[in-house]
Amino acid sequence: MKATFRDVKADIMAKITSGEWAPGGLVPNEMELAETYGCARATVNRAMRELADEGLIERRRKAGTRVRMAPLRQARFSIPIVRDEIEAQNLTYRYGLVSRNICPAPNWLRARLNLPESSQVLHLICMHYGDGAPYQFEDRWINLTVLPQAETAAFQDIGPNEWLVSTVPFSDAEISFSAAVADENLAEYLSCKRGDALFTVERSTWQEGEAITFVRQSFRPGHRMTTRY
Amino acid sequence: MKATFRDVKADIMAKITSGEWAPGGLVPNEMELAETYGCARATVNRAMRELADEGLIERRRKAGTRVRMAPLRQARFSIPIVRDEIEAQNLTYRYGLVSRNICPAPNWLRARLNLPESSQVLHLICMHYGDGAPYQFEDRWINLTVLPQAETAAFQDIGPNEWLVSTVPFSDAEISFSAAVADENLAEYLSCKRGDALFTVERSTWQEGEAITFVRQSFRPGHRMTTRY
DNA sequence: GAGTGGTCTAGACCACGTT
DNA sequence: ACGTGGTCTAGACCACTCT
Repeated sequence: MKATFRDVKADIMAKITSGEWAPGGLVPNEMELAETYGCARATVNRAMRELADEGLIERRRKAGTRVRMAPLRQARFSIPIVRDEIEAQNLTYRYGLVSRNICPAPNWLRARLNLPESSQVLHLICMHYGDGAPYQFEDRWINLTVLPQAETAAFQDIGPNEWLVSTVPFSDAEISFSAAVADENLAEYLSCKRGDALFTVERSTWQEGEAITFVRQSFRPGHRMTTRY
Repeated sequence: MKATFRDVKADIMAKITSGEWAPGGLVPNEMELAETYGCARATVNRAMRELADEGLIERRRKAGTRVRMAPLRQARFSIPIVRDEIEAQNLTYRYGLVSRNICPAPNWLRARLNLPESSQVLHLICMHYGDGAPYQFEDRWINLTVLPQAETAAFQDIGPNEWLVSTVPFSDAEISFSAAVADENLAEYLSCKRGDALFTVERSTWQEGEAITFVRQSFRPGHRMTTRY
């Protein structure tokens, strides 16, 4: 009889998926539901809040709660460090630094990260291997104005990804997935053919409005990013 | 003085990002924090629960709460219906059915969806256009054993995506992103060159263990999927 | 066994947005 | 103006898991 918020959530979810509560339809208010399930309003509230968060229902003060017309589905991807991703597949991880140099930020990067004109950046090119085979090509730019200590890091044995995670604990980010054709350079590093399609991730990272880093990661052909939802 | 759960959450987040609370470090327990912020334990609990949900901290009964070593970052992508995605860019949406036929499920599909041997499926090929330009090529397979009503739907004017959403309100899904090379067929439908790299989404959908549908969506060259987190 | 987070309650007040 | 969800409280009991 005494329902937990999980019970309430599951039951309401069932009513929606079975069609008993039609899309667009109004759902009883929290007080009524609390009576129905024999629990406190706060319990109903938590269940409903999570359902709203998951995109199944839409809540508005005074207007009440409605079943979403087209349930807004969303998937969550964890953004792993390359090393963890590789080791999770039971492959031996190896990291290699290809090049490292300091230069003024090129215009396209300044535009992308909204950097001032005189910005100096650290440009790194690295490779990540799984069991000796090329896994990911990493093209990384780090803003030295905000992170001058990056200049002293060698990045010989540890990738910039891991270094940044332990140095800049948290930040805002924009991530974008796309597909790109392997040019001669990429094909060589990834041991693939020119013209292969490469899954590509680009990420820009900020800390309190200050641009930290931009990275383009090109994965070996056939790479997939998968999740359930 | 009286802190809301948002205040608490923001403050704790700041303590983590500033490094005041180091990765791996133990966080005060809920009672102490409640006293610190002058609020009820439930308020602290909600703040901490959300932070845990977002992957910044790790909580275990009796062991207490710790700042995550490598903050487990995760991004959320909404999975829109193609029509909405196109219209959100202020383009005029157009849908076209290329082909539609019923056949026994091919072996690769049976393996992927775990279908029994005699399964009949509806195979649809459709195009989605934005302002008249090809936007997405859709290769869709629907399990007729579970959804026999799909046989009577014409799919002339409405895409299978939208039809499914309104027919099967909710389901489990596995989604996977990758890159593919445009073959002659794809190049023709998407008005692009053979060899172009196409961002590709594959999705398998189940309803209570029963396979509903599999779809492969190939986007026009240059397509990006972007989110902030 | 004991300390921690996980959850529920009954009540209260507030914020928002529809009417 | 008023009904709805949003949030907070003070207290309670429970479930897990570390020692």
